[in-house]
Amino acid sequence: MSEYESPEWHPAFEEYCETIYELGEDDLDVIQARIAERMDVSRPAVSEMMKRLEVEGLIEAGREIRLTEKGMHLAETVVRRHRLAECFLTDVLGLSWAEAHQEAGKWEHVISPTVEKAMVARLNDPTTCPHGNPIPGSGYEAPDLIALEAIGVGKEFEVQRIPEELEFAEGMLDFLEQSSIIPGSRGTVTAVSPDGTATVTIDGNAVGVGGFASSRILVTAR
Amino acid sequence: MSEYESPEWHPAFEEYCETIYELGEDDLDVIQARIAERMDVSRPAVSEMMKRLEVEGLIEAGREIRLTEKGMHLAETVVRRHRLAECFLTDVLGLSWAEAHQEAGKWEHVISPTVEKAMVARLNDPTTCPHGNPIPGSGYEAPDLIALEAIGVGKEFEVQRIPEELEFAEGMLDFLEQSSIIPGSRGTVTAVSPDGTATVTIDGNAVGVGGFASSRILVTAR
DNA sequence: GGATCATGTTAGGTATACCTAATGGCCCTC
DNA sequence: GAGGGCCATTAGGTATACCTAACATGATCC
Repeated sequence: MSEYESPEWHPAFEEYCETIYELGEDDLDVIQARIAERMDVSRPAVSEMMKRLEVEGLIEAGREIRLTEKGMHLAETVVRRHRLAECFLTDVLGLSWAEAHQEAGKWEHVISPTVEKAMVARLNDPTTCPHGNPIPGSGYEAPDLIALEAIGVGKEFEVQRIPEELEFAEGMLDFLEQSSIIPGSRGTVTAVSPDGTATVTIDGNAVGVGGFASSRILVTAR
Repeated sequence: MSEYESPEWHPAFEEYCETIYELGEDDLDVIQARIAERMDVSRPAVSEMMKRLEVEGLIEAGREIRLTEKGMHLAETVVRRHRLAECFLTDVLGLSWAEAHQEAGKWEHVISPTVEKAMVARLNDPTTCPHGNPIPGSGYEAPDLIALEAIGVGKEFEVQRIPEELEFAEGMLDFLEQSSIIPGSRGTVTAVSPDGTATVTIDGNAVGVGGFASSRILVTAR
């Protein structure tokens, strides 16, 4: 999958394209202000960088920012390597979810095409990362998913996907992993409060999931 | 082995301390000119960086450059991670020697203490990299080694170590790997010319090894 | 319609890590 | 002891990727 490497884009370009891609995945406005927030840099820094990305032909920048084909290719490569690295770090090296996410943020920039191929082979061509997010290029077609918040009291569900947005909330991944709210786990919604907080029973334990998370965690009904 | 990470030294500081460490290993003068050559940067760049490394307390710079305790700790950490990565990339992911060396040059800067521990466990606490260079902190004590060049015609030998210096010669690693001149291989010296070129028979094939390499490849007599 | 808010841009500045060209110091040899 | 070789440093400059402060613009609200 993709011998992309020749132009050897700066890590910064890779980070920006990755962020643009993931904001789109999370159904947020892809505008400079959102990029600045998620990357934790100033808005002028983003403004300047958008100009450079446009000159390089990686984006088309109006108010909404769109990746060109070239930019999409770069973004998919980086995201794929990030998610492959997460699989690798958890499955082969036994890291926790949260650690894997953090380390993968560095690994994504140093994985060569050869190493990528070797990882794919070693992991048996995985289709999603440990949090359930699709690995670009793996040909994965996501089933119809709904938010945990919307599943309805008394219903059974199976966790499918923890979107990237939640991985930026401090401590969230650790909390979810420890509460067994991980792809493949099954549970029942026992209550939903007006603010969206869902109480779920999973693995025999009752856990409250705040509105921010419960509106974003994606599940299938059973 | 070492929780070192807190100050999170810049990659550049890591590279310089690594180079200083390896020049010492290779028994070369540790002076700015040698650093500039090995890192392929200008001498003014090195001069400037030496000042900064000294301010940070990583080196003591006279004409000969010496790593402080702090600098040595950083250098050993980076070199250890580099050589562990080489083991990991060849053993677990099946890369060639030359590829592993190149990739490890990037990996050494992104390996966290947790990942380092996991790799050590996975690889069963290796003591040398695939080229036979000791992994700092592994407690490895090298046996008495002599240069291939000095072993004498007609003598049998076992390859022990391909020093770091040879890894910087374009194509050298590929040549040595393809000629089976790798740690553990045994052969016989069939000729040594005045310029140091050694002809060795190894794995049934006769190969000429130029003086630059034969004076640096380290072996044990059998 | 004026205030406020969110957003983007300008202007000016910083740190890192390089570069070339020129200069200065030291040692060795002829 | 003059000239070469190495070696290190100084001076001046560049690209990258940030920053803060201030300003401009458009939408929304009362």
